[in-house]
Amino acid sequence: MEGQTFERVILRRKNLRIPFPDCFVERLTGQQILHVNRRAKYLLIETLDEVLIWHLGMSGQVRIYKIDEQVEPIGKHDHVQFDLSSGATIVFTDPRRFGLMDLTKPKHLADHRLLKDIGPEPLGNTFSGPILAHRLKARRGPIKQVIMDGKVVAGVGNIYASESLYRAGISPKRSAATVQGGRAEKLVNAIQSVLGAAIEAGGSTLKDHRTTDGGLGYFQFSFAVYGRTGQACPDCDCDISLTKGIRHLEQGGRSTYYCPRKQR
DNA sequence: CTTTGGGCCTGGACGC
DNA sequence: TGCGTCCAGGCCCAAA
Repeated sequence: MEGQTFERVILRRKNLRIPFPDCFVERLTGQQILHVNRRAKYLLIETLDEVLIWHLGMSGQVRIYKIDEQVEPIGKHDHVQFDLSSGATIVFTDPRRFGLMDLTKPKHLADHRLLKDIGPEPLGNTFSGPILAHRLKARRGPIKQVIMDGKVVAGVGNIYASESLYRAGISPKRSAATVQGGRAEKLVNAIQSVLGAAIEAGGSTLKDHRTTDGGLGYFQFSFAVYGRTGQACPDCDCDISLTKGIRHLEQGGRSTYYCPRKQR
């Protein structure tokens, strides 16, 4: 995408999760793409004068049509289209509209309200056991909810929170402040290995997961605990008659799955 | 400052 | 078959 210009920008509605900014089309049209980056779950498309901040939400799909490739008829949930100078077309489809797009000036990017308080990238070199431990020290809430707080660490959503705690052997109910030392170290390793495996597998959440060329996603990433209430935990030969296997509970209105025997 | 709960939104699963 | 109801997700934001 780098080097290409937004030749035409088509908006088919005025908002997704939040309204599109005023003059969205005008501000982007004619801008040349300099860099494409990611921060937390935000895709950042930087041009000379603007940065497009783009979140796919949970049901958002990006479809990239190559030069001369036939663009499919406009669907009900096709909300935005970008025609690039190369002849490629990008279509953003988002049935649930939990996605969002915003624009900011490059020099204001770091101060943008959606980005300014985001914690360290879990796969970057600013994330480690001691750093996580420090961030958890004053937090009384359950560790599951606290690691889903983007200010603590970026981009650990509901499913990967459960999976990470499982790998780390930490109970989701444990007070976050008590996740220190070796436990924090273990949790960092778990988050990194879970995210790494999920990325390698090409994502894992929705069943209609798609690649940008429209192909079906492939889900090699299988959940150890998520959605597996009552099943035996794959790691410890859980005696289901004693532990009832994987358990489900609700924390902050979100589902949590864990093995009470392996996770303490 | 932290924590909690509401809100956004649709499709799919479910029961009648 | 066609309704109504519930649930799932990310994550911001107002209120406590």
